[in-house]
Amino acid sequence: MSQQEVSTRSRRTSHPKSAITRQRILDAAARAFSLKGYAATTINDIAMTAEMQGGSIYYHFESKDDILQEVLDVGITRVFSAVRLAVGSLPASSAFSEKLEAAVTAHLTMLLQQSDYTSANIRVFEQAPAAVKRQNRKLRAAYGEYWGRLLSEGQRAGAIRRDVDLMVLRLLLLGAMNWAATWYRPGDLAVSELAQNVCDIVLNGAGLDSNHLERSSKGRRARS
Amino acid sequence: MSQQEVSTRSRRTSHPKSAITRQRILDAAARAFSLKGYAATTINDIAMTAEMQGGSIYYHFESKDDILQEVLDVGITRVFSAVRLAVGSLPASSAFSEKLEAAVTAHLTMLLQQSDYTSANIRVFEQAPAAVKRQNRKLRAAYGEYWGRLLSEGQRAGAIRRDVDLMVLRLLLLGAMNWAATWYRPGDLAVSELAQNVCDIVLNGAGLDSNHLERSSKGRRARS
DNA sequence: GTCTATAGTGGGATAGAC
DNA sequence: GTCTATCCCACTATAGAC
Repeated sequence: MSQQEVSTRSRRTSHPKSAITRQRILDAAARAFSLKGYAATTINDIAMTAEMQGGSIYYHFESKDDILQEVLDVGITRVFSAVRLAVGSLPASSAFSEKLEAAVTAHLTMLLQQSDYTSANIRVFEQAPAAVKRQNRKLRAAYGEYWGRLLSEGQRAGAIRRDVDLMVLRLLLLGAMNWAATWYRPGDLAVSELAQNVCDIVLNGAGLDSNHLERSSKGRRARS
Repeated sequence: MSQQEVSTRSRRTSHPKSAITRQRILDAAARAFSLKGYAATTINDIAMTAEMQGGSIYYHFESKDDILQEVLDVGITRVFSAVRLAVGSLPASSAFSEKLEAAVTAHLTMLLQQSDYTSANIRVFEQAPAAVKRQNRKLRAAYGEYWGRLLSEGQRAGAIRRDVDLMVLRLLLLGAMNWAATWYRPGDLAVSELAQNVCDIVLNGAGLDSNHLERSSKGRRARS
């Protein structure tokens, strides 16, 4: 199913000329939010990068919150599309491990090197006003559900142990990835390598095989 | 070794009476920062919770940044102490998996339910002014190195595969845990259960044992 | 040590010329 | 559609009484 771009759902996109300027503003905002956080970014910061005066912004957007809303929404839309595309491009018969690696690589690529919108989303979502968060949360939920289905398929296909809580697995995986926005600096390590490492650890574990034997013993020996 | 509390290293702790008020202010600030973020928290918010007027804060602290600095620093000091204590309380001969679970449980406990300081740290560190971050980063580095040593010991003891990149493992683990500050709500799932799940996945992997066979084959079969 | 009052400022948003 | 000028408010921080 062709997912329609969220794109410009604003009040005033009639004129094609202003659409370009709008984009410049959003690009500038996404970058600035991602680098400095929401509150620390001023309208004038955005305007300067977009090569205009502060007041001019308000021809295109109603408020700073409005800009934030759109940046955050595009941020999720972009990762979501990239991940769906990466996974969808694989042969349907592919092993789960390959699908997972494709998804993880796509997510990390958008977050860490391709999309200021996505990294802005991950970095400033928590700082956003309640109303803005509320709307963005819908997109986040849909994206989260996509991951849920991916993992669930993997489990049904026998690639994930039946006793693993998929909710926890998903949050652990997305958490590990998203936190990379905090520490990753290009040059440390290629994104694709990071993705491989993450998938390896999550699927195979960092421990030796012998550890597996202990795992189903729920009742730990009481500390005497 | 008894690690001395960082406690009050401020200019004006001579009088025992004001030390209590200072604490009230810090507690209020930690909670507010953790809930609303740094910029969105006003001096008056803090003052109200601490049951005083905004202006009075400045008898105890030089600036808002000053309060933030102390909150952030205490935040790391607290998790660090808790984790060190939890691991240190185990018999030295304990299995690595037990040490890991103790450490993970302690970290998550402080972050998710015991310390507003720790959760404030994780949530607002990125929003802090450069100077504040710079100082706090020293504590974070020491804490990170502690985890590095813990994992490194585990690897030397044979509990972690030799081909696992410990740097990545550490960041994945701390990332997964810290991100929980974003989604965890008490009642969803007990912290200790979450900790067990995380350790299980990270050590044993979410996949089936058969996956292990594939893992050292770097050259994936080319998709035909 | 805490209060009230206020100085000072930064920055979001609007008005109106061009 | 962009500019300049400015309004206006929120908030940090200070001053001085008590």
